Formats: sequence, structure tokens, C-alpha cells
Amino acid sequence: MSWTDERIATLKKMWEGGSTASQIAEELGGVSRNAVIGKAHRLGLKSRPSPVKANEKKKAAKKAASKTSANTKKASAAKAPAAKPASRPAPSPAASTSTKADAPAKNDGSPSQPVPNPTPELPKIVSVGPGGFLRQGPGDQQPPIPPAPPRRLVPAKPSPEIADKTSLLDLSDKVCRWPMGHPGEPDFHFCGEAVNPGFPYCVEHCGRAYQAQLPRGARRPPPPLPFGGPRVR
DNA sequence: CCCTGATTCGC
DNA sequence: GCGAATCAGG
Repeated sequence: MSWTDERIATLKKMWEGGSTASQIAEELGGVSRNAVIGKAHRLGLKSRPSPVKANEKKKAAKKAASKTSANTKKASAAKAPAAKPASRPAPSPAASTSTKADAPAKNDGSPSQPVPNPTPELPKIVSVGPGGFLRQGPGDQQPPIPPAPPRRLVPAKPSPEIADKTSLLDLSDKVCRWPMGHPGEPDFHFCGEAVNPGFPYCVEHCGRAYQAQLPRGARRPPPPLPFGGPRVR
């Protein structure tokens, strides 16, 4: 299988959505988990909770005598000495500390901030944080803003049917990319609601995607599972 | 062992 | 560019 545009798009979506490489590979079909990971990296997406990340030692010469038993080879001591730069002092990991969205803000053609907010009820929202609460500027502190929507989230049901569904091709920086259903299925689509500034999802799904870190004792048992969770076939 | 993602490197 | 092999942490 080759990496078509659609397959790449699906890969990105699922990767960003938190799906594991295995799930993505299974979904795409015809590719291995490694292929997905390899592709993801080549695409530039990387990181994401990986078990083997915290540690960063120099592990260079490793895999030399594996395949190709006929040519290069081994060379037993071929790669031991100075052969690998092996320097990955990765700067700071993603600086996710910023209080406001580090929104990629790559609006092509659109101004930056000075955009009048279309919503009159909401003063100056800078962004939406975990749980759906709205962040404002320091001088605009106002309690009257709903901290967390008591509303119950529905699994999938934008409206009537999948008539006005948002397909992969309909995605943009302005619509919610939250997946509904499973890729590959006939009715698979995306939320399509207007996104929160700086986030790939709408307010509702931001609440699902970004959960506030609660004290150990008060964690919520059922974590949100994009794509409906692990598939069972 | 199972899982995960990361990396390397022959193709 | 692709992905199997391999590594390494949980």
C-alpha cells in the first residue's frame, strides 16, 4: 500500500487524536505498526507519550548486523568508535507550560489577534482551557463565565443524519477535528463545529480532549477515548 | 511476555 | 520515501 493523501490525513488525525500506532495501522490496513510510526515521523509529527522517552542516553551503534547478511555486514567492530554523532540534547520538550494556547496560529490570510469577537456574550476570550473554562486577560477577570458545562456530551449526533457530516476533506483550521465513528466506515466523519481559538476541537470536545489534572484521589475513571476506543473485531 | 514509540539503515 | 529490525521503557 502506498501513502495516499487520504491515508496520510487519516494517519495524522488519529495520531493527533491519541490513537496508538497499532490502532492506526490496523485502521489503515496494509501497513504495519512500524510503517505508521515511521511515516508519522517522516511527516514531522512526533513525540506523544512514548514509554521510551524520558531517558535519553547515547545509544548509537546498535543495529548493524541484522539484515543484509550478505553485504555490509557486520564488521564486528565497525561502528564502535566515533561513528555516530549521537547527540540529541533535545532542547526543552514542547513547552506546554504556556498558559495560553500556543496555537500554531498559521492562519493564512487572516489577521492575528485583533479580530473582533463574534460572540457578544463572551467578552475577550483568549482561549479555552481544560474542562472548557474560558481564559481571559488579567484585567478582565470575571466570574460570570461558566467554568464547566454541566451539559452531557453526546457520543455522535451532530444533527439529523450524516448528511451534513464533515468529511476528512472538509477539515480546516476552523472546524472541530474530533472524529465521530471509525475511519473507513461509511458514516465516519468529524465534528465540524467551530473550534476554540488555538485548539483543534470545539469547546465541547476540548473538554474531552483536555482534561484537568485532578488530585490522585479524585480522578475520573472513564477517560475519553477518541475514535470510540479500542476496536473489537 | 505484553504493550508502547524511537531509531537505524538497507532497500 | 519506505518499513523491518531492533531498541528501550512501562
